[in-house]
Amino acid sequence: MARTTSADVARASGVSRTTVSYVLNGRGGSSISAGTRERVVEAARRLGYAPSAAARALRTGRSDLVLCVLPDWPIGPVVDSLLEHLTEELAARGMAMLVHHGRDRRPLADLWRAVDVRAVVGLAPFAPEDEQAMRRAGIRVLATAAGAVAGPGAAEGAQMQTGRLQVEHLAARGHRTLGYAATADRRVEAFAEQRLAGARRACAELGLAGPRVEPVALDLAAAVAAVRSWRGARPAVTAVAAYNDEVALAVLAGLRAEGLRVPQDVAVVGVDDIPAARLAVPALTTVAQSVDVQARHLVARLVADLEGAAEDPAPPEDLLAVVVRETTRPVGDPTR
Amino acid sequence: MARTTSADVARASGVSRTTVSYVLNGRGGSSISAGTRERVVEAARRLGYAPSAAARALRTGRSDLVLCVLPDWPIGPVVDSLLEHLTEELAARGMAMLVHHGRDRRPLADLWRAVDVRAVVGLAPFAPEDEQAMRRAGIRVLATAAGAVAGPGAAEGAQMQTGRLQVEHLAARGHRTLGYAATADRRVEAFAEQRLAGARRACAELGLAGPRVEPVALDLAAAVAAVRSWRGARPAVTAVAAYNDEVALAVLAGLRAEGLRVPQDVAVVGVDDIPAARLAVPALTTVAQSVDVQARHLVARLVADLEGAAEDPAPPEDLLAVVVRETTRPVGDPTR
DNA sequence: CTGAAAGCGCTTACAG
DNA sequence: CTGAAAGCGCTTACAG
Repeated sequence: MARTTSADVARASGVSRTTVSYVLNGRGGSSISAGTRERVVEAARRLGYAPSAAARALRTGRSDLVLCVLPDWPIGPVVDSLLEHLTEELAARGMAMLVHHGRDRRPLADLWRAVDVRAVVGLAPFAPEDEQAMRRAGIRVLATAAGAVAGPGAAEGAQMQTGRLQVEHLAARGHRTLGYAATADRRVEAFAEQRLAGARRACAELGLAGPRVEPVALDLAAAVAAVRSWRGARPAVTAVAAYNDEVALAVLAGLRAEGLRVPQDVAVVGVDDIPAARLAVPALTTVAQSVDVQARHLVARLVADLEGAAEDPAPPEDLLAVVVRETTRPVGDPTR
Repeated sequence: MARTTSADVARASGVSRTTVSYVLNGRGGSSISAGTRERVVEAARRLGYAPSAAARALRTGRSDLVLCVLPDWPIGPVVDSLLEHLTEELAARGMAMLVHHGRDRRPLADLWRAVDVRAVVGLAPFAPEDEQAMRRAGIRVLATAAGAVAGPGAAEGAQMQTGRLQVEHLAARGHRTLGYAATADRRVEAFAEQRLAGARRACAELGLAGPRVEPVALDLAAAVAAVRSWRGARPAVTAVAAYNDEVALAVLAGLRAEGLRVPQDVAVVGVDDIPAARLAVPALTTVAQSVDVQARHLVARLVADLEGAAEDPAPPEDLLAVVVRETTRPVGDPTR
């Protein structure tokens, strides 16, 4: 059975295709009688008419489709929330959004054989040749650099501020010799570099030596090795900032295996505030990012860019917060 | 500047549009001279020619686009891996895949205004009216029921087997009175029901009473309440199966807060083997799912369906495994 | 208030 | 070996 077209609807309702198009697209103002209008709508419904997106795109010369290209990160709550908000904002502007999980296996160009899009949003920068090819095909290209949530005008992105907050928190507790537990996951390298850079910068500003950086994979052996290195240093490390909460949990396990007490011997602070952080023993201090605030800001920037706004929206104020728990709390003081 | 079309390429290389199409699509066999071929390819490259997907779809009457619609779950490693494999498999068949993160906010129908697709893959069943509308528009509709990894022909899906394995493991350790820590996250209800059903079925087969089910949100207070209920029962619960590892970590925190020892007083088993499970104190026994095996099987089923194969591929053998750690290990016995 | 006609860019049977 | 022409389904200026 052939596809139902607007001609079928026109025939079934006794009007021309012009009228069908006007009725179904809400054009033509009041020039079409209520009776005609109803007949057309009813016929379309009865026949299960779905307009051809290809024909419409070809005729109007524009597509209402926005494509979001995901980088090779593990998809977490922030990206998830971002996609949800982005879909919603674009829908409010009459656009539909789809997501490409291509993992850079194939050239992006292959996609253009299958679909026309109005704009492409990348969460990480595109390869220069891909970007150029898209622009030449008349596609708007928007890319958000990893971690630059505070916007290109701001001195520090959210990722850097994360590292800064960890160090400032530990320094405020009196720690002078810090360790940094880096991630072993290569996929998040861009974030990792920024977080560590923020920690380094904060150390410099506070007059501390840079943190002793050790990679910590998510297993006990790796954590124990890092702990030994930190404790063998002179002066010995008394506090560790970790790339994220999972790495911090590994550090806690390593400290316990080495017979060290937390926070008395070594304090620990993570990033993300995953559920396991709250439930760890001792409960993990961490830098929480407001997923929703972050996602909304990214979306606001992308939409402003898409609409050609002159200025970027102001960066959010309340993005990051240190959640103080037991791994950095002075013993016997439940309030600080 | 207007978009580059095949006519531009034809003009620039001194041939007709027919020839351009033949060269660029590899049709026309050997009837086109190597020189002509090269001139066309070179002109296309120089002009940055990208064929109009809309025009091609309209003319050929078929789209090479497959749409994957995600349900309202938190997107974890399994779905992530699934999408990656699906993209790859479809690409090998000349199709491109895009993903819709729409969260059911708007009717799916809105998407068809923006894009033509050949098939739609749903990870959860579609609403009947959506499904009917898509079929009437000539779109293949494939849906995978949540948890039915073992296929519709099998008696138990992977999710049910998960609950069964937990119970069988605890029973083998001598436990006769079991608790079940249910999730408080409504989004995963479909999984939760299946996992619990599997646990119940295993209890029945082993001649045990059904597990005492308590909901456990991811905070200490909720966990403590559940622990008190389990321990106040007569006979008291001596082992708890949790919906997943996060819930299990909450249970561990609740047990510790109540002064109970693990595993001596209460044993605990989770599902998923997240990094925090391995790093918990005591380390958490859990049912690990092979993300890769699961994703590949789902993809195999979808592809078989898409290609109209007569039979479903055989369910994977090695999908689930109990990873025994300290929370269920007899004290003083490091091997069992 | 409604219809006939053009044309978006492509592919492909057909003619040479 | 290559070109002229038709037609996919739609929207929209234009004519009535």
